[in-house]
Amino acid sequence: MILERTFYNRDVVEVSQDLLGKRLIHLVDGERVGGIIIETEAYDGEQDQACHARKGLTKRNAPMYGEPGHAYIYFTYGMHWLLNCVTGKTGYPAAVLIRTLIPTEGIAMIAENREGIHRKHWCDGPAKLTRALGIDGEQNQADLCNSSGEIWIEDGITIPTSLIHTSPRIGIGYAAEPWRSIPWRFFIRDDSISINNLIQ
DNA sequence: TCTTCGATTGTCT
DNA sequence: GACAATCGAAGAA
Repeated sequence: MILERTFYNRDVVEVSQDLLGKRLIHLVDGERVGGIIIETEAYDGEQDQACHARKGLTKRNAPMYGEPGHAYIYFTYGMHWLLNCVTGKTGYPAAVLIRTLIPTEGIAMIAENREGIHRKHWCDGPAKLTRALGIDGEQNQADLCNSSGEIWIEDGITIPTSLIHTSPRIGIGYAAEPWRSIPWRFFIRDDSISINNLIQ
């Protein structure tokens, strides 16, 4: 079941937590490539000093101001693509950064895209997973709620609340408080045996 | 036009 | 733990 737009049209922090355990799928030549999301971060509006929208609407962050349920994919450090899901009502800039997932489908293609890298590190970073799944600027602004699209998020596994951890967001040391320390990173320890059992 | 720097990663010490 | 890679967006001039 592909997540509907109503799922995304909510507070970004709630969506960020609820995306844990969901399944991200990229259709490549008709083949499903993806996995279970186990780490996310929430970026909430122009007041959030760690959010790309902190200085208002720009050409790059425009997708964040658009309709919820679309992809916001941007290029950074001259080489990395990062995937976000736009949330909240149209016109309000908020999005969830997908940071880590456990590969479950299209393993052969992922292995090829991450050749030479140990399996444990195929998708354990926001730029690593886009590389692994073959996601780049081509999918920017794609509608994640379109059943005939090439990228979407669907139901996955149920995550016990007790397994969800939080921390400040990564790589935003430039942001002023309270934004730098607010615990809007949500994750499940990938060494959790429980999780591996749930996937099988 | 010029300068700065990043929601990172991989490699080397 | 430190740091280079690599380039386009954003802001200043």
